[in-house]
Amino acid sequence: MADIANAANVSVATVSHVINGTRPVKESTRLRVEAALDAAGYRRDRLARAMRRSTTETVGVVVSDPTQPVFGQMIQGVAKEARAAGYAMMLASSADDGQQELEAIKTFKEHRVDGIILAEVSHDLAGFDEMLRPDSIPLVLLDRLASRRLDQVGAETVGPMKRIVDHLIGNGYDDIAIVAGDLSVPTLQERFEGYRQALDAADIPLRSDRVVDDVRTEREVRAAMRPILQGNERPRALVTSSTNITAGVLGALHDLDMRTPRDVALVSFDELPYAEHFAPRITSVVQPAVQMGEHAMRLLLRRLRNPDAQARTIRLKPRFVHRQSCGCPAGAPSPFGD
Amino acid sequence: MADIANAANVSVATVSHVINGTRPVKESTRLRVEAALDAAGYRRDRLARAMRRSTTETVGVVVSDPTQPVFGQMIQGVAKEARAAGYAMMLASSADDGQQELEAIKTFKEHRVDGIILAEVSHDLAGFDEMLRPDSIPLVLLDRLASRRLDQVGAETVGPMKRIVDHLIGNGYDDIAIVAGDLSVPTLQERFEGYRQALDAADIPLRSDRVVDDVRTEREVRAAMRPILQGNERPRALVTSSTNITAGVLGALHDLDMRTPRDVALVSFDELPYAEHFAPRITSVVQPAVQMGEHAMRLLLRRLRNPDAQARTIRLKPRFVHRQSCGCPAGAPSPFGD
DNA sequence: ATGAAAGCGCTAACAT
DNA sequence: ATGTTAGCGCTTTCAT
Repeated sequence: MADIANAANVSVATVSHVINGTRPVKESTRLRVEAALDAAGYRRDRLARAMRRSTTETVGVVVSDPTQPVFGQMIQGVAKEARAAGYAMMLASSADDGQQELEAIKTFKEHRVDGIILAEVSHDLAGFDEMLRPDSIPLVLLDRLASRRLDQVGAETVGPMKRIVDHLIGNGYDDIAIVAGDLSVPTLQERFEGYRQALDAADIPLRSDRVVDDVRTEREVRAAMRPILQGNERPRALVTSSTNITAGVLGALHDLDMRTPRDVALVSFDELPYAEHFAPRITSVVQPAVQMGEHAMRLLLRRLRNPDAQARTIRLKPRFVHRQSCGCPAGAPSPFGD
Repeated sequence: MADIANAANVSVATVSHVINGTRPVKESTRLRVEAALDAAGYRRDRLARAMRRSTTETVGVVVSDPTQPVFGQMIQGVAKEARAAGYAMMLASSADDGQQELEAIKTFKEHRVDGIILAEVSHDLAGFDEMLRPDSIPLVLLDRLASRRLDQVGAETVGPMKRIVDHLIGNGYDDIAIVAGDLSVPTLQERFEGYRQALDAADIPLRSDRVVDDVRTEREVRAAMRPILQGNERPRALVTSSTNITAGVLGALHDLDMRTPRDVALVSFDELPYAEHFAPRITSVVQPAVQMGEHAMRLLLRRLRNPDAQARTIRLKPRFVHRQSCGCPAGAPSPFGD
């Protein structure tokens, strides 16, 4: 920058002001400086700027597993809005491990990111409180939400889950099991809650042998489902609470040489990629993951501009995609009324 | 840091050296400094350090579409190795647009990343040469490779593609079409080359009406395939060059109410996620995307440590997953000899 | 309208 | 073994 100043016969201050438009500069000198800038192929140094301004225009994003399409979509959404606002994005993967998540946050802080988006907080919140202290960095939660007042964006869960169970009940199913996954995860807990409410509203008793919980991996789901699906006592319909769970159920069906909806109906919360093209064609609730990412970034920008804004929780509506696996007639009304 | 120095009755230099272990410090003072560090909850400022050291310990990664599982996997691999080496990762998405890609690179440079990984360079290389000037930043290409000498890691393409076509030929197919996509993309060109070589070796003439090229999107593939698949003149087998292409073909099959392998056999280069669980069960060549990401990061680290190292090109072997869509008997020998 | 200079938080060369 | 200090590249206050 000193070189530029020299070449244009001005001070570094003027060069800086030309670059940033931070104070009026006489047309002629501005042109001279711009020419020098061009000639030298000048590129600003964001580090040095950040040192002075103490804002890096960088956000940190931590996701639990970038391999899963839904996270890819969230990342995509964040990236898009970040770019639009001139922000760079740092990414870390936590492998759904609270320890790694905290470490990622610390690293981000060392790099002085302006804010952090946690796309799927580990639900084991040890050390989490510390991150939330007001003196701490702006934070937005994505997907897995906390109960306290925070900036966060997720998808509606209870209502949609209730409605797809309603949908099954309305189409004559009365023995519906839920493959709920790990109920200590808030999101999954909420989905279970929707299931419970639907049964409740229809006066169907909740049977504990129709709730498959405490299964965390696709493999565990697959193993757990086999005994449940064999024999005549099996449920007539299944709702699954996440992509991995659905995959596990499909594995079990395969193992038993069973078909959906012929042998058991199936509705999945979350969609498997390219679901359109494959059999079974699974009726699904689809989360608007890209938009969720966009909203998260916008929420963060808002907070950066106005640190004292009220914390906001955004819940986006998922889409209902009616396919064949629920075994309902094609003309059956959408449970989402759309 | 000045506060720490005060509290421990030493100079900032000593504090710095305790933190970095850059010079011997008397046990007792070290302990005193460490205590002060702890008490103050000191966190180093990587920006300031980067200013001095002129290395940020940050790498920039640009992918064309984080939404696609294969990129998620590469990102995962890079993230893992980066973390292990104490590097942070910046991510940008280029939407397969050369312009955006260049902009992402520029932004990364402004942030002074130590190196850049380009996970799928846009093949329109305008302005690309500029990025490659020796005075420029260390660069590693991922997936789409360049012909010149550069650090880059990809998967083998020609050989594996040749072998899966061999596999089809060996099992009695002699009319095999390739859905090759956009042949100006080097990777896709290579896959086509493998197809060509296989036909050549078997003395099967290459027919231009058996090469579907110049299709870029899933939708275009779907539309282009319909006329080809109708009627008795249709090919007996299809090889597809990428995930999106495979998806397009599946769409066309669906439109025509056709099945694979019953109506036409299919082998896909690249695998659709959760392919295990769905019908049709597509015989596929699977790229080790996570490892590719890991290797890319390691190559970059090597270059950073030794700027004068010879450029290295790494080609990883894909896996062959034999399923039903190729219509070959289950016991047919693996074309990859494994 | 422009310039001089301090300083952001560190590291490292040079002293002692 | 430890301390002093210049300076990384910029922004911005205070002068002129």
